[in-house]
Amino acid sequence: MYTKKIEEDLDCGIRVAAKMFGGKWKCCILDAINRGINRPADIGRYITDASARVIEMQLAELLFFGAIEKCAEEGFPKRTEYRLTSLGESILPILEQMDRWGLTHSEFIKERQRELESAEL
Amino acid sequence: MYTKKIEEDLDCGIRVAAKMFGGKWKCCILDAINRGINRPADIGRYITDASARVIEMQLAELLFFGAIEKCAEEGFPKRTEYRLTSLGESILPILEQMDRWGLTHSEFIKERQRELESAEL
DNA sequence: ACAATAACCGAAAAAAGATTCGGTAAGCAT
DNA sequence: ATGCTTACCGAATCTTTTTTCGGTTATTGT
Repeated sequence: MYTKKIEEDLDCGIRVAAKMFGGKWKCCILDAINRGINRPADIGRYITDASARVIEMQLAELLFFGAIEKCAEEGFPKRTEYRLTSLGESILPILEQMDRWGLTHSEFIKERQRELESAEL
Repeated sequence: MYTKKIEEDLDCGIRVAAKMFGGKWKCCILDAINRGINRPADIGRYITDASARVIEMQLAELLFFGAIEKCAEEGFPKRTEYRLTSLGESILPILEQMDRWGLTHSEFIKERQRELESAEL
């Protein structure tokens, strides 16, 4: 896992939260696991826009920081399952709230985005 | 304002929310304005870790996407004040929730972070 | 005249983050 | 034996974001 050159201020709660679930796909991964999609390959099929590699990396971080836990059976075909820890579950209400806010205002934001894109051509 | 090469999916609420207040300092800026610190130079003095430039840029984005509004008096010394719109105010509860989550778990996350850093030396 | 300040912008450079690609190991089916 | 899948990792590359730096404009205080 990459170490930053510029130190991060973990006394700010928002920064701590961003560290845990701020990656591009971490929210989606937490959502997928919450829905019972808990094997890496299945998560990859669920989140089609993300590469397998980034899912692996973000799973590793979520695991390291304790949002999910890993249940790997040795043997074959190497069944690995991830599930939310109680810490991971405590994030879900925030994700729901963010998702609700975003869906409520998505049309407005999309409209502004279109304006931006047409201005920059 | 930079235009992305990889298209972003604004049908996902979380992605929309991240677009609005996902930047490194946007949450802090919204918090500052909410506390009545509403002139660029004052925000810069309040958020000492951020460069003046990034505050300008993120103010411009927050303005463009309608979270804040600008009240500039021409004349001098060019008094510009930003204040939250109702859209901007609607973000505050989410910021509070994230901040609370982060502060609740900051010791745990910091401890994991320390472990990571000592392992990587 | 000259320094100081406020707001703001462009562009280069650095840092952080995501993606692509090629590889490992292990077992199953053909 | 060959190809398939699952899980995972390293490294190069590309994209995105942030920072740094050097400007502009206009006004006030000395």
